[in-house]
Amino acid sequence: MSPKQHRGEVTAEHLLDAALRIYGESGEQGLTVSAVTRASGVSLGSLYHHFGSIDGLYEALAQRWLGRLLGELATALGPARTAREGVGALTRAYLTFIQEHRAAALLVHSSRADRVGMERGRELRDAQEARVSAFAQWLRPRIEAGEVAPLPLPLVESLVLGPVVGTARRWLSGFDDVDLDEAARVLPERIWRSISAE
Amino acid sequence: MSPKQHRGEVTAEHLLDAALRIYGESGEQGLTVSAVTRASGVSLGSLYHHFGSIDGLYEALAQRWLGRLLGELATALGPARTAREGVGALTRAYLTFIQEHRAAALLVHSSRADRVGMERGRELRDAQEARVSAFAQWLRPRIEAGEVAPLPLPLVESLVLGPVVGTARRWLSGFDDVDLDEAARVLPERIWRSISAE
DNA sequence: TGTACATCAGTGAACGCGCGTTCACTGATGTAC
DNA sequence: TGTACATCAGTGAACGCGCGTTCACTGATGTAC
Repeated sequence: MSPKQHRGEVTAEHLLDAALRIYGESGEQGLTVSAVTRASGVSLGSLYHHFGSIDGLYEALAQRWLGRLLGELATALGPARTAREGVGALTRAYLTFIQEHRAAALLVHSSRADRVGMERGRELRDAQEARVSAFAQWLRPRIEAGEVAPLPLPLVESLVLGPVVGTARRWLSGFDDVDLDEAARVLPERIWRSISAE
Repeated sequence: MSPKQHRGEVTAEHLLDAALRIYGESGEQGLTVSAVTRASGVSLGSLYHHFGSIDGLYEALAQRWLGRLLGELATALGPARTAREGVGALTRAYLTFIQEHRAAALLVHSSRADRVGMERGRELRDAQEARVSAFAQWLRPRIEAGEVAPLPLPLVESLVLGPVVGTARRWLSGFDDVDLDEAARVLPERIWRSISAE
C-alpha cells in the first residue's frame, strides 16, 4: 500500500492533503470520493490504487495525524526534568498543535478516530508493548520515585490530558469563551496539583 | 413537530428508541431511514411526519439525551453543600450515566453532537441566559466565596469535567484498562485539589 | 549503452446499490353543534 | 347522543441522485542482461 516510486508518494500526499482540507471544511460527511478527486486533481483510479477504498484513505489520514500529534507530545516531553515541567510542556505542545492544525485536530478528536486509535493501540500492545501513550511510559518512573501520586496510570493520564483535551474540544467546537493562551498559562499548575504526591 | 395526539407520542418514542439502539450497534453510519423503520416497525411516512428528515431524528435524539444527562448532573449537584461535595456528586452521576446508557453516552460524546449542543447553547445564550451548563452556574458563587480558585469559568469546568469525560471516553472506546468504580472513588479528591483556592 | 520486460502508477467510463425524500392516499381521533 | 367535519397520524410505492467500487486499459519507471 505504501508507494514504491516517488511520483506515487507525491500523489498519495496530494490525496491526503485534499482529504484533510475537505474534512476541515465539511466534516466526515463531506469526505467522499468525488470530493477528494475533485479537490486533489487525482484520478479516481489512483485513489483506489493507493488506498484501496475511501475508508482506507480516511484511516491513513487519521493515523498520520494521530502519529504527528503523539510525536510532538513525545518531543515536548523529552527534555522535561520534573513531572511538573512535563505537564507544562505537554499542555503547551497540545494546545499549540490544536491551533496550528485545526482540521487535523478535529479529525483526531472525532469519535471514529478514537476507534481507529484503539485498534492501533491493540495491535501495538501485542507488538511493541504500548507505544499507545508515550506519556504513560514517561510517567511510570515518576510515580515510582514518589513524585507523582500512586494512582492507576489511566487515571493519571485522564487527570493530565482531560482538562487539556476538554479545553481543546471547546475551542474546536467554536465556543469563543476560551482563551488558549490563558489556558496554557493556567492549566499546568492546576493539573500538577491534581497528580502531585503531596 | 411535537405530537398533538397520544398515539403520535408513542410512535415518536418508538422511533427514538430504535434510533438509539441502532446507533449503539452500528454508529452514526448505521443510522439510516431503512434501518430505523425496520427496527421500529414504524412506517417511512410516519418518520417524516414526526421528524421531517433523518437529520431531524438525529438531532431530536441528541437533544433528548444531552438534556437527560444535563438533568441528572443538575439533580446530583442540587443537595451538595460544598464545592468538594459537588465535584464528587458530579463525577459519580456522570460515570453512572455512562454505564447505564452506553449507547446514549456514545451519542452525546460524538463530535456531531458537540455541534448540536453548541447550536443549542447559542440559542439559549440569547434566550434564557446560559442553561448551557448548570454546573457553571452552580460554581460561580463558590468562586466568589473564595472556596474555589478565581479562574475563568470555562477553565474550571474543563478541570472538573475533563478528567471525568476523559475516563468516560476511554471506557466507551472499549479500552479495558479503566475501572469506573475506582475512578469514581479516586477522581473527586484529585479534581478538587486542582480547583481548590488552597 | 541499448533493449526487453516487469512492475508500479494513473485513468475514467460504467455499474449497481442504497440512500433520503416525496406524495397521494387511507385511517384514527378530536371537536363543534 | 349523534353526526359532520377538520385535523392529526400513518402508509408504502415510486423516484432520482450520488455514492463507493470495479475493471480493462495506457503510460511511466526501474531493472536485468
